[in-house]
Amino acid sequence: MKRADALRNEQALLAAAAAVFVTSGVDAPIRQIAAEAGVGMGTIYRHFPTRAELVVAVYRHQVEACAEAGPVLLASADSALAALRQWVDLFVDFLVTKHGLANVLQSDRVGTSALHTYFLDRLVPICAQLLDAAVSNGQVMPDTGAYELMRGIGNLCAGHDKDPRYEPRRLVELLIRGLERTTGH
Amino acid sequence: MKRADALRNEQALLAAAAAVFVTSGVDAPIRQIAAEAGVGMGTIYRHFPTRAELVVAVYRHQVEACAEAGPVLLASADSALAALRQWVDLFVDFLVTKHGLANVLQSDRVGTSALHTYFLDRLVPICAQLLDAAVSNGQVMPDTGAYELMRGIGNLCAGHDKDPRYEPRRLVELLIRGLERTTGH
DNA sequence: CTACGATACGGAGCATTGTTCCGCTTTGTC
DNA sequence: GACAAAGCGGAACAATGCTCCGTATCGTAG
Repeated sequence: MKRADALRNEQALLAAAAAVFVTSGVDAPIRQIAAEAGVGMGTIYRHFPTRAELVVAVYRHQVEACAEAGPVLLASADSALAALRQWVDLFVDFLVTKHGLANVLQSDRVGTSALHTYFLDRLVPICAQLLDAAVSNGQVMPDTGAYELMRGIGNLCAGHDKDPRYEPRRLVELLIRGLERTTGH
Repeated sequence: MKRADALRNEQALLAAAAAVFVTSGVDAPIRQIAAEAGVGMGTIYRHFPTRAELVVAVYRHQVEACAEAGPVLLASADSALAALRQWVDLFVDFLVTKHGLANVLQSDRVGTSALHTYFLDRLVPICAQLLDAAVSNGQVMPDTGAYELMRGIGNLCAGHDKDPRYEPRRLVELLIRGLERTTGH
């Protein structure tokens, strides 16, 4: 059984982290999150040994929602390609509204591999499902993997803040267009 | 007139930085570069006040080469689109062979804005030239800016190390395909 | 060749941030 | 109420960026 204070602190930490992430991004100093939650740093590390685990805990619901939207869109959209587009849009929304989240999708940063792993493990199969459907009915070329596509989208969404000249959505749309099997040509 | 020791140190620093960048990436600790060059840290900061300036100095030649290749390719390639493709390939080569270089193209990192500015100021016009040519002869849709395209390519090349499942080149090719004006459809 | 002013150098020192560790406090139970 | 286990807090250490100033070196004028 878990102690009451431990539970309280865990909730406080999640709330504090969510708040701090909004204003300072997911790379905010641990001290800042601890201060916001009114706990010591040891407490943060006990509950969330790595930054990745904290981030995952904070955004778990939204990742789940995104994952669950996959099959729904596939059933409701006009075509598999349309479903893929709508789902990617959802994913991009998620990434661009969380400051700096997209950056951690890049695998080279140490200590974030758990995050990388969680997000991708959860979402790549969904993406693959949509992609496969679009390939099956001939709307999309078959030579791109879901993992690569997700990573690409994540990368395109990285570092878009503070630069109105760079709009990730346009490039993601370009990427999807590149996926399409062109009828002419 | 510049003092002889200052000149010597500048050369030593450039050589040291180039060497360290290869093994530790462009984010290598300043101390490491100073040690490799056999100088103090003050000396590094005097010659290159920001990391960006050091990186620029180290890669200036290669950026120049890439920039100068633009018009040449445009003149020699079969079509404007082919020239754009070849040039982008050159750019991608440049990015993926320099550990972590692609990451600094992202504008959110503080202190690297000078780098961002230099690389982009130099290369965006070249890219625009190729892009415009391809638009003019109807091979490419006219609604994508050179700046956005360059940033997108840079982002796609970020964080590719250590993950054989992620091959930036394939995605960049997808992006270019997305640019194409499809004859059918 | 020497002396001198300007220029450049080195690295100690401060600030920030990540991470660990251990003495102290709180909690649940008997 | 006492006790052991679980949890807590923050001091302390390490890595790194960056600044600052006493000292060393350089170029030159006499």
